[in-house]
Amino acid sequence: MDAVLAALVEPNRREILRLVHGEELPAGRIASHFDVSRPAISQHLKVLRDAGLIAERREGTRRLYRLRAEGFADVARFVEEFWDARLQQLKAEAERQEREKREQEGKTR
Amino acid sequence: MDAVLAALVEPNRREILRLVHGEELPAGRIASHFDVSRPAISQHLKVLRDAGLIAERREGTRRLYRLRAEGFADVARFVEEFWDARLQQLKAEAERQEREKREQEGKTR
DNA sequence: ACGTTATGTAAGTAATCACTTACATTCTGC
DNA sequence: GCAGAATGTAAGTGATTACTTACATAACGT
Repeated sequence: MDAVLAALVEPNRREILRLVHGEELPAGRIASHFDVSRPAISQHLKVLRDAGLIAERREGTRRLYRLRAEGFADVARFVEEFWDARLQQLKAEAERQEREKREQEGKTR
Repeated sequence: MDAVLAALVEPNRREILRLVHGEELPAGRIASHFDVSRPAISQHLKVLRDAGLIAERREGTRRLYRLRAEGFADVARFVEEFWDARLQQLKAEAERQEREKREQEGKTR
């Protein structure tokens, strides 16, 4: 998971993921969306591929990239470890307040 | 979100998050779980706090830390942008195969 | 007030990162 | 085979990172 998170830190790499999400794109097209040099994007693509976040397919001289959503599995589980817990706490808190409210009504009635 | 992802890259920081998940702990107790020096952990705590992933509460000379699950909101949404899409694709694929299967049965029968 | 405990901050350092320009590789169409 | 297009790789560089040791700050108990 280290490689995935490390890959996700860089904003341009996150933008690349959005670009190849749903649409397969050649390296050149991807690079043209950014201000940095083409080699810089090529290096970013390597980082993303090594992390398992994108897949590469060669077609003639071009290389087509697409999202590999499975690559997000580990980090998704990690985030849910904390984020879902929050939802459960919110739910528990809501239920607690509901219970208090009912008890209060019971007293006054 | 940059600060959150940057904070999550470092493995010791992720471990700190697990430690203060559900349990409020003083800085010293947290540091004692690791091999690196106490100042190193203090610096990690600062990074996590600045990123909004943990909350600090002072009690006398001690500082108690606890998880701030809300801090995961942005990154959770970001990951779901890709991870949920995968689930939807899996679902669509399953439905497509199901449809094919039914059509095949219709022919042979 | 004073020593002790708990903790953060400063300064320095080796390693890593994102970027650049220059060069290498690989495929295609003539 | 060769020119050109699409792309990756190498080498170098300034900025950032995670760590260390040394020092500063703040609250407590006596």
